[in-house]
Amino acid sequence: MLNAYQIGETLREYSYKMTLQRKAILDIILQNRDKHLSAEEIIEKAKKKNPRIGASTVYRTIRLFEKIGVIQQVFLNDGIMRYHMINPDEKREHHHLICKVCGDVMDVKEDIFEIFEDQIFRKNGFTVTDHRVKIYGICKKCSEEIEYV
Amino acid sequence: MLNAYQIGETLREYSYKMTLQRKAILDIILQNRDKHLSAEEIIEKAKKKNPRIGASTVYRTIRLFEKIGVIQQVFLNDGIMRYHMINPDEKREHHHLICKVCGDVMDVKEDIFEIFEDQIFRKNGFTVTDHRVKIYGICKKCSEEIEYV
DNA sequence: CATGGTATGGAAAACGAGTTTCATTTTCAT
DNA sequence: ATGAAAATGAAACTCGTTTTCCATACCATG
Repeated sequence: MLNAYQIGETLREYSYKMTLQRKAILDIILQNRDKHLSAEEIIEKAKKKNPRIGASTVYRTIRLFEKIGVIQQVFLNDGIMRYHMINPDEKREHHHLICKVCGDVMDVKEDIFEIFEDQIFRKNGFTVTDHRVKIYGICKKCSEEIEYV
Repeated sequence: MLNAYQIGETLREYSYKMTLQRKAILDIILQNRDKHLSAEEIIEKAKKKNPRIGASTVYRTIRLFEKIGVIQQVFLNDGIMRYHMINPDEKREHHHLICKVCGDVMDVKEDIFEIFEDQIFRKNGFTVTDHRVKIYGICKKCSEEIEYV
């Protein structure tokens, strides 16, 4: 997983400047590696660090970090784009467990579905290059809470 | 799979009226059972049938047909909602093969991923209720065309 | 250490898919 | 045929996101 220094280097490679605002947004992203923040959540956290940061700067920086491969979009089908740090070691998309109770999003690291690609090719003549899986249900924490009610 | 008559009956059950506009939109949906139309595409086709049909009516009718279980949303992660007829015989979501060359969307009927739900529960304590799978790649037609170039 | 050109920032306007409002028209049970 | 209720189309409005505008900051040069 990338660290702040490596991301600074990547910016410099592309001749983008490391500004205070970008640093603040980068810190937010790094401090929330395991989360799937929306632009609005990033703006809120950024304004806490520095009230002089504008929403357009946050959106621009999000797109910049997308372009240089630091973060990527995650669609959870609620009309809001979320963002997630890219792990350059992963060759393929990972998948998401989405809790219907608390809304928490967890990653499924292992690609448990890879073995089906051959089956899909044989049945449909469709050559698979990638797949994205969203698994809905109830997370551990929420199902424990439900038990004790 | 539902036919025009059954859908008309369903409308009547809920005391919704069958208007010319709703009939036109219904016909478009029935004539494109195998497609995954966006609202914009439905509006375009509806205007061809009857130029006096308004976009808001199409959006309203789409939501109406969703409510009474005629169509359902399909998210393809491009920010545009698409719609697909519901087959009442299917108990669970089916999945989608999306061709990266021609953009065509095909359904995967069999639920090939069901056996993994237990595995996800054991590993993550996450109780799966549903999952949506999007498989990207190159469809049969497109890969044949590529071969002959 | 000026100079000028490029990059950056924030505010506000624009965008676009989708929704709502409201005055008018259509439907359908009577 | 009639009138209450429902449906319609045009236009206004959301709301997340993007772009524009222009002033300011940066940085490699003369």
